[in-house]
Amino acid sequence: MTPERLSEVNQPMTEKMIPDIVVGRLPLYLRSLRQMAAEGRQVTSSQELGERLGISAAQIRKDLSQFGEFGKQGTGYHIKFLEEKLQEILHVNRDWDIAIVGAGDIGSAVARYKGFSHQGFCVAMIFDNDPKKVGTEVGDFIVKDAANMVEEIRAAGIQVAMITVPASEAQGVANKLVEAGVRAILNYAPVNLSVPSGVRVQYIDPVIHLQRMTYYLE
Amino acid sequence: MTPERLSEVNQPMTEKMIPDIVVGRLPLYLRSLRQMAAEGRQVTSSQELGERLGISAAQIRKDLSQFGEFGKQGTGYHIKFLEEKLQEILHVNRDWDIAIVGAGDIGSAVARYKGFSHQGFCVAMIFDNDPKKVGTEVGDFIVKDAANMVEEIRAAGIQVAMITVPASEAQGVANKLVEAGVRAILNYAPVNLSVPSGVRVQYIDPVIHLQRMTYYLE
DNA sequence: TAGATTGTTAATCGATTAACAATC
DNA sequence: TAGATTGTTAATCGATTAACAATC
Repeated sequence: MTPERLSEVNQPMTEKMIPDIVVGRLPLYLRSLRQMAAEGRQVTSSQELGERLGISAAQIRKDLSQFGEFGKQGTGYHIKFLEEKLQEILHVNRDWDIAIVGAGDIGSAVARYKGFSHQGFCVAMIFDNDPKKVGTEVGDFIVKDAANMVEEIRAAGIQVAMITVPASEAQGVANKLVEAGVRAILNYAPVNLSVPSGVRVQYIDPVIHLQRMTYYLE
Repeated sequence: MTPERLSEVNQPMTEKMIPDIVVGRLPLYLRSLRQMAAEGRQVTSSQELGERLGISAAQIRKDLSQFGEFGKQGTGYHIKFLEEKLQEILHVNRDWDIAIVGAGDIGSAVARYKGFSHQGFCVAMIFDNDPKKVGTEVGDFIVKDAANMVEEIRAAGIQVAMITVPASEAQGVANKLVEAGVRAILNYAPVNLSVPSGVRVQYIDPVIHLQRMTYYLE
């Protein structure tokens, strides 16, 4: 084994593997910190944050400690500072352009949604394959023809997309998005998508959420 | 201790406590079974179901075994039969009326969504507090005045609601819904809600889902 | 200083997986 | 029968919690 090879092997892993379940809680911490900042607060504690979110203080400290030391003993966490650190960790200290595919009710509502700004996202374009919709206005956008989707998304370097088409078309759209270089898909269609490893998918399906609750009703 | 009291204590728990994480997977199983049925399939296995969902076959069998024995050795599961059983377990072998609060873009899109029927849900009414919206049409509904929300929801016996108002108003709406007898809330507003125990809340916030994915992007 | 709260370790708890007898 | 797949048990794995020294 050459010295070079050896040193490669001995190199510490560039990033410690963080459990997905921990990553999943960080956006909730970030959102609560934003709310506190909006209330004019300067400092918080793992206990207070935990109470707001229904999460134990120990878990919050453990989660944060995976990424560094952000607090002060006896004092807690400086809200603005922790907010910035979480933004860096989640890579939302920049804006990600988003392509929306499907200009129906849901797609249009999301395209007009004001909640993305200052959260790391910016809707950049919306597509549909219905000739009656292509060219029409949706919020600040003109609906583009889905036929040119792959080239346009690739040319714009867009890596984040939302699928708001009927279930039957969702997998086909996902395939095109992957082809176009998209690596994160938020899927509003009620189907599981199959994508290559390296591409992330998250699902929003109100029926699934509702059925999780009716189990507890009579 | 009286005999009555004793027998109460000795009574077996009417229902074995099922972990919430297991309940959360059942709607996914149900959705996949529906898709298979729509493809004309009769029978499936824990292995096939697992492959579709990215869940291990062992876990699916374990989850289902919490509720009974629904399969046959050597054969697998009869799709229609298991579908019906899951519907019973999740209490979606009936339709739950839903009240939507907030007739903005998201609320209107959800009110027009066709995906609830035959899944256990039926949108019954939509409210807003904006005089310009009250009385207007949204899908098949006339927007009702939020001022009468508590009485109308209570009178209709509605137990399931969706919140699609701005974040600043969501907690206030939640309080009213609880007052009206609602026990399951799907919240589209980007805030954590505080509700009495016995009331279930699920959250849909695209920003949270997106931030869970950007962590893995560069 | 006294009080508060962090970051971290070890203990606990719970969820997932592997394996296999039962049996269709 | 031989092959397949269930339901279930025990083993493994991972996540949460409790506790506390460090220290602001």
